[in-house]
Amino acid sequence: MPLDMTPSQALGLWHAVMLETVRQDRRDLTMRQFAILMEIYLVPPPHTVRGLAATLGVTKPVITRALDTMGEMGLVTRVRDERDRRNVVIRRTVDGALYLERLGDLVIASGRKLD
Amino acid sequence: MPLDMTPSQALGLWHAVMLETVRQDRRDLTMRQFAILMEIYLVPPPHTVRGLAATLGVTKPVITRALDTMGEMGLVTRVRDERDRRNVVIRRTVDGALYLERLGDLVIASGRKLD
DNA sequence: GGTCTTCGTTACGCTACCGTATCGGTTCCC
DNA sequence: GGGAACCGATACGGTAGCGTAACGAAGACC
Repeated sequence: MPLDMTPSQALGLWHAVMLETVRQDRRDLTMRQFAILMEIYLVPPPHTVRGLAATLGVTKPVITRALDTMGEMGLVTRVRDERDRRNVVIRRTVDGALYLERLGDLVIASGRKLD
Repeated sequence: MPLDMTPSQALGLWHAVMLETVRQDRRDLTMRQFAILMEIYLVPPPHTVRGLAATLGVTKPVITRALDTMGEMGLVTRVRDERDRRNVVIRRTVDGALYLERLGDLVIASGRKLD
């Protein structure tokens, strides 16, 4: 079921969510970090550094660094893949799920307030 | 006319737009810079450094720096206010308008592709 | 006219992210 | 078993944003 919007609604929605995100979060994530986080939580696992790098079109160190940062925030975890010990499997956390849930609520609330 | 979404739609939309934005933009804006840009283009002028800082809940140097960066990108311009020469009025540019128009298109297209 | 306030900007030291190149560890494959 | 390929992490120099503090310019006020 597609979601239809007018240009005004689309930009208004984006505006409202961005504004509130900036106002709330003292330490905001980078756009890239945000994209990585959503990829991890909205696309079925498993997720690897290499795979995320390819999906986002960035280099591997970008992913490693982002996972370091978000790991310290408790938003993701890394576990060595025992089947192929070269790989690292990125796993979700409860805090990360809550974080995204709040973001979803913010988007919904912003959409409801339009006009 | 409110825009109603399910949690899945909200996060899916955010995910798709973030992903595409990261993939396209080589030099991505900060979340704060993005919020500033949208505030300038979606809220009626005039816009000042002080006003934007208050709206976003950040310090004035943050605004100054963001305007420096976005000015170099051609997304905004600054003009001294002749009525009160202490103020600086932030003005829109054609390039900035096009930039936001493309973003709006991206949001709409992403919404249409959901599910 | 002299102070006091209000602007936006700049200075400074710090932190975080960037891209490139390389590394150690692991698997593959002959 | 040994070299090649692969994976993620690290090193390094550079750049950009951050917060705090201060600055110069311009208006306000008595």
